[in-house]
Amino acid sequence: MGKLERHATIADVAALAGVSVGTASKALNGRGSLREETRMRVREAARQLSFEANAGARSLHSGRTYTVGMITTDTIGRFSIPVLMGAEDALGAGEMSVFLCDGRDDPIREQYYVKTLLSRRVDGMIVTGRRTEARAPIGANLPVPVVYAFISSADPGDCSVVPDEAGGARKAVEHLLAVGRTRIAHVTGPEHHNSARVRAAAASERLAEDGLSLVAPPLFGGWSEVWGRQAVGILLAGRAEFDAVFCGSDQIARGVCDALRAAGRRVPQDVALIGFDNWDVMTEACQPPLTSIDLDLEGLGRSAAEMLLAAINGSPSPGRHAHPCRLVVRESTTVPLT
Amino acid sequence: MGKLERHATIADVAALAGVSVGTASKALNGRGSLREETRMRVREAARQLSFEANAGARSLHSGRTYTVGMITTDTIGRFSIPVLMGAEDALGAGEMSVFLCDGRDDPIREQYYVKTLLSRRVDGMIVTGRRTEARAPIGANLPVPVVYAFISSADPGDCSVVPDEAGGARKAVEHLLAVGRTRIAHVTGPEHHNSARVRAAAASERLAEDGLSLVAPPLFGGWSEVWGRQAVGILLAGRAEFDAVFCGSDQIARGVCDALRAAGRRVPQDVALIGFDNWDVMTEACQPPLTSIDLDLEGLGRSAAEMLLAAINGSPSPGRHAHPCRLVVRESTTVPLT
DNA sequence: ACCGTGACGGCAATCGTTTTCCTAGTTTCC
DNA sequence: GGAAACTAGGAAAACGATTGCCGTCACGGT
Repeated sequence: MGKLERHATIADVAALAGVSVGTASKALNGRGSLREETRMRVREAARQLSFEANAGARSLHSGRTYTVGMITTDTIGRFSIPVLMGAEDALGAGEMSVFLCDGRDDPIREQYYVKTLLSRRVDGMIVTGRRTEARAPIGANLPVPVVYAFISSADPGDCSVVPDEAGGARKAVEHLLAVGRTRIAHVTGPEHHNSARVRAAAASERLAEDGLSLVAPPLFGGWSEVWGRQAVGILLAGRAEFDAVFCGSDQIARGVCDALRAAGRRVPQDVALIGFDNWDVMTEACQPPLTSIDLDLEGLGRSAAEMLLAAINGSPSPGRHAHPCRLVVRESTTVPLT
Repeated sequence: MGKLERHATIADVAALAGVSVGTASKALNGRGSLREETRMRVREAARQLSFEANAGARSLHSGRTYTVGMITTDTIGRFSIPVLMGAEDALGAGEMSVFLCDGRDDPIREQYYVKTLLSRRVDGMIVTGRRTEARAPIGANLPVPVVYAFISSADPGDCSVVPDEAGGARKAVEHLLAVGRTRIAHVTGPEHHNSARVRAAAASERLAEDGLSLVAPPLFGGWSEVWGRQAVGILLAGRAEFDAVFCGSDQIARGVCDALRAAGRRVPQDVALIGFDNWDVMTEACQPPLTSIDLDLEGLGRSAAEMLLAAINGSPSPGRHAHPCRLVVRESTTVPLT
């Protein structure tokens, strides 16, 4: 029970099977030429001692550790998680293990992690974070490939996989146009936030292609429900009529939705509403359920991991790769048929 | 730039410094007796080659890898994240790196991870998951210590750190009593869910100690806002008067809050409202901000990591350890002074 | 001059595996 | 019957770092 048995070594296995260590190794790895009977005897011995080859010793020889490091530069949050999970999944399928490092917005800590990972001889690294903005590369001249996921590296030669936020915003606008809305307002996060600016610009641009424009300049604020509710006050006080609101996040949309209902405007009959992020907690609790843009973060993480694996195997994909977003339609933009 | 330099070995350093590898090692680790000048020369060579000792080779010798595995048995979610982060933080401070493994509710996958981690010779493992229920041990007779965090092991001899949900529920009730409410209703998650049962039972028990009881049997349903809204319908349709609702989660509380307002009941004047989990997204967006019980998951993770470190160093803490919850008071239970 | 004593560093074993090379046997074939 | 050709498995050299043990100086005391 509490007894913690020592780890068996291949020497133990060899002794039990009555062969040399070299032979034991060959038997277990299917190398060399051995009698089938010997092979079985070694396997049986290994099973009996529940032998697992020491990965460290093995990689000492092979030069590969089948290990990668994942660093989040700022604290791990709602956005980094799916990215990490997608990457972990894709890497696990490739028999690679993942070191998790939470940088917590501290450059010192970050550099410490890079050093540690290098000393552990990871085969590669994935860097992610909480916002899509470009950031300084995590190190120069690193001896292993690095892929940036969700965030991107300021060095255009580095490999970054980022969500196609502009494309997502365009899809949102296109959907509103498709359901017959033309007087569209935009409520989003703080203007200093890259995502807010990119999404707002793409929305305006897409409208312009149809000879339209937002009914009012984008309302920049915070990413919260509270701001969404406040923004509705501003919109209603303004003299511009609107029949749709495109929100920079689902939380904002949720706030907008509640405030519109409180003000007697029906969603979607009077005002169609679309969010961004497709966060189930918000889209499902919203009344009515919220149409939104899904960044497919898990797919993005998976894709980043695949690029890393390719780079490790000698085929890097330098540059910035945009990962497409997906429109998910729910009742907040579609008038019920009844 | 793209040039990936090979990793320098201690032999390279020794050669550049003009000493033997043994001497180089001693110089870098402060062992042996060397002239200060030699030491400096070696250090300089190491710096120049940006040498980092190969952790795998080193642990081959020391028998320790300074590495632990973290396995989530079900998918990583809102509850496991803070636990993982707390643990990662505590372990990082102890110079240990963390392998992340997402079991995704698949026992096969889980066993595969255990095998992998053992082959990587982790010094210990932390097992976590999405629900607090006890689960079958992840393995019998493992050669390294294991600590269960948030979830617990069915084997009482294993070390588990779990939130004191019953204590949290008692604190919630005590707070409601303290603000003068006595006719308390309880709306919570599905009855088959361990947390729902434990919290409901503890609430009833605490009331009984004051000779009180819930105004109606606990309403078991789901963990969602939608259920919270429905539950208010049920409560209002029943003939029992109530001046407070203790909810099994913040999402439920949020739903209850919205529905109460829609029905013309004021929070907290007519009905005091308290949630569970202290999830900022919900507590802040709620109108008014929600009083809640914080499980202190990050602290729990940290504590689990510390127990693991202790166990690795030979002082295990077998058994089930309850981690205290914390009451966080906001406006949903405190009538404004004005 | 000789011996004892530190101070400094080199040598080699060790950790656990893989892999190359090599040596006995055993066949096979002329 | 003897050489060539296999076959099965052992011995030992890596891989990168640490560490205990020794050898070699220089120096001082008698």
